[in-house]
Amino acid sequence: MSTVRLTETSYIVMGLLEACEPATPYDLKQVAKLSTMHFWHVPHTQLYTESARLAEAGLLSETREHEGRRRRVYRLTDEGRAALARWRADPTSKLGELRDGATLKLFFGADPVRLAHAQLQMHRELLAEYETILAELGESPIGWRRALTLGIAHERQFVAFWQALADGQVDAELAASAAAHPTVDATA
Amino acid sequence: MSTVRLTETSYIVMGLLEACEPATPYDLKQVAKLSTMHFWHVPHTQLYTESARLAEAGLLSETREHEGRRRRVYRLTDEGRAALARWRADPTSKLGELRDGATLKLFFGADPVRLAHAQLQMHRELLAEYETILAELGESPIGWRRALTLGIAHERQFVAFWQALADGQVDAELAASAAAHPTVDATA
DNA sequence: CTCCTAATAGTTCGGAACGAACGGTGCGAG
DNA sequence: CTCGCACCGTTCGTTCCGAACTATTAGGAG
Repeated sequence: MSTVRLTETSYIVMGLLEACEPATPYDLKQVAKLSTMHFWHVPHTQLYTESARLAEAGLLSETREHEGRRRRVYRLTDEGRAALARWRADPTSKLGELRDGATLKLFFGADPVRLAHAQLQMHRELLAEYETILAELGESPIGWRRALTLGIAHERQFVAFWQALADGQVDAELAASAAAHPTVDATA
Repeated sequence: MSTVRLTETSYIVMGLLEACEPATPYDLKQVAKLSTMHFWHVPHTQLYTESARLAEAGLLSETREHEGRRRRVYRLTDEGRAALARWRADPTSKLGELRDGATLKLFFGADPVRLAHAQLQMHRELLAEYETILAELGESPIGWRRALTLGIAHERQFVAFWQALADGQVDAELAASAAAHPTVDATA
């Protein structure tokens, strides 16, 4: 019983745990590295503290070794499983934010061409990496592959955008649409 | 002189301040509402604490009213202006993360069709809103419009993805590519 | 078997982010 | 004047984050 606030971090812990129960936070970290961390990084220290927090709230059960590393091994409780199922069944969720540093610089007037070239390289690399992972993902849970497909689509979008920006197409379109819909008179 | 850590929040404060100097944190909040908050929300309390922090570090100057609301009015110092310019001139930056709750649910096996329908509606609304804003943005700084263009491209991508997922196209493609590149034998 | 080293596993800590809630201030309507 | 509401600013408790640190285990050389 508990009135802890469940955050996205909580569901990541529970979701990963569901996939590889029983597990130590360290195990979760290994799994996360292969999967979620690509679009939602959780620092490993949080996996430890969050697991402990959830156990305290009764959503996980914790057993601890008495010797050696004194590892804490976690399992989902029925309550935890129910909370996870409830979250997953609710199709609404707050929209995410991009929070991309380069976009911020662009917003604040950075040189678009220089920025675009640097970003193009990084996004192309990431895109290639995602595509490799997807190819290797074979028989992994379908959810993983669907999510990765979305990640790939986004990376493609990034590449297309920065490319268009580098080529001056973005500015051209902005100029054209500003001319087409003048909010202040453009010719005076 | 200062060894404060400058975070993205710091640059948001300085960047906004550059655009409407001098300003109180409340003024910044108003401007943010029209601009950055669409892709990088900063809670208003942070604008107050971050402004104070930056002033302490010598990047902003602070003058305070002695009566009434005792508002703190900020300006960029030369040092602050230089820090902002330096940040803006550096074309590299860590890649952002999506951190979208719906993607997380998808990852963890939520029903894709139900999820897609809910998400489609939200993203379509947001897309329409962005397009309205862009049309109204007329003579605003070019950086704002470029960044918004990227935001629109991403929203279009979201709409396209959730639509394809709802239609079963995503799963069909995944099945096709899994058959084309079997990592474990698929027919045995 | 013992010592050294590298990889593995877990924790601590301080600063930054977050958002709910609260407390003053100013102003216009009654 | 005084009530109410929008405006403006702050406090607080929790969560997030990552650098740095400690401790355990495995493997190899002597």
